Amino acid sequence: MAAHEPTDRPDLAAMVGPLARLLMALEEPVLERHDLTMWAYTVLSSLRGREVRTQSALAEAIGADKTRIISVLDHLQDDRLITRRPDPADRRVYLLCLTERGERARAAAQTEIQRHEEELLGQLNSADRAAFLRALQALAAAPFTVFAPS
Amino acid sequence: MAAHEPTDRPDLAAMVGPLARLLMALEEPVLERHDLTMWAYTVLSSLRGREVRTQSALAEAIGADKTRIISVLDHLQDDRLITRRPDPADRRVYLLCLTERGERARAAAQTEIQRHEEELLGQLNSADRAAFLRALQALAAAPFTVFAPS
DNA sequence: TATTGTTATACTCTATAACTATA
DNA sequence: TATAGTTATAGAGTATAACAATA
Repeated sequence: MAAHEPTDRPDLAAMVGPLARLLMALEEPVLERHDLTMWAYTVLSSLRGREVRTQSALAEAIGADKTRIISVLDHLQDDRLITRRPDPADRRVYLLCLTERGERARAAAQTEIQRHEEELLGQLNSADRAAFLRALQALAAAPFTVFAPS
Repeated sequence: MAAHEPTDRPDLAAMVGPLARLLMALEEPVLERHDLTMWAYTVLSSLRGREVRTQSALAEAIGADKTRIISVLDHLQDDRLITRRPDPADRRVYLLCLTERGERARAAAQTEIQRHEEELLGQLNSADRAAFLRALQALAAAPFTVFAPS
């Protein structure tokens, strides 16, 4: 049977890992100019267009520990980029929301980031580019579908 | 002009990053069964079919600090998976080579890793799959072409 | 003087455990 | 008793600086 023969390609991780590092290296100087850390930008992106009900839920959504984002939220709140409103129905939880100022900051950073990314994607012909983005969106969703926590 | 309008897609980093983490999480248990660390496997993969002349060159090739791989090489040598032969022409440098045993270990781990990866790629239709791999190989090479150190 | 490999050290990032306040 | 948020601490991973040997 020919199934599961070793294929003749580099491991996915050997390609995706370095690519991820490159993308982060491209983001870093942009975010620095916008006074945002990587985690802060990730939080802003995750809050785009929706309210999140607990910090734990937000942490899980972005693949972080709940203790790790606390100081991030503190700073974002100090900078008036997000609001942390206590839930009247359960005073243990915070309702997390982007401010208008926060959405502007997020959008400004994203525009610049995607400009760099477009430069990278420019290497690809338009068919491969479309297929790449389509495949990436499917695979990036995998952690939460294929390998959902039991 | 319509150039550089904000596109309507998630940031590449927001998709590639989590995907990289997923792939590493898939590799981890496999490598553990084969008594390999992630860095050890990366070294074996980098030495596949070629001799590398210095540890610094190897470190750079895999995006690691030269001090970081020393203990990795120590263990690989202890396990007889690689050889570190002093270069007769320059006694400061080590010639790094996979042993047969090392190549077998690498191949065995890779077969299993790619089996898991194939499962993931199974979500894609064959055209997208081919385009995805093609695009990934082009973009993963970018760090060393587009953004070469000056 | 520059480079290879090495060691020791310091630093950053992250996870763990323990606490409070609410439910 | 369980959960949300917080804090403090410990651990892993990583980079920096200094060293010996060789060129």
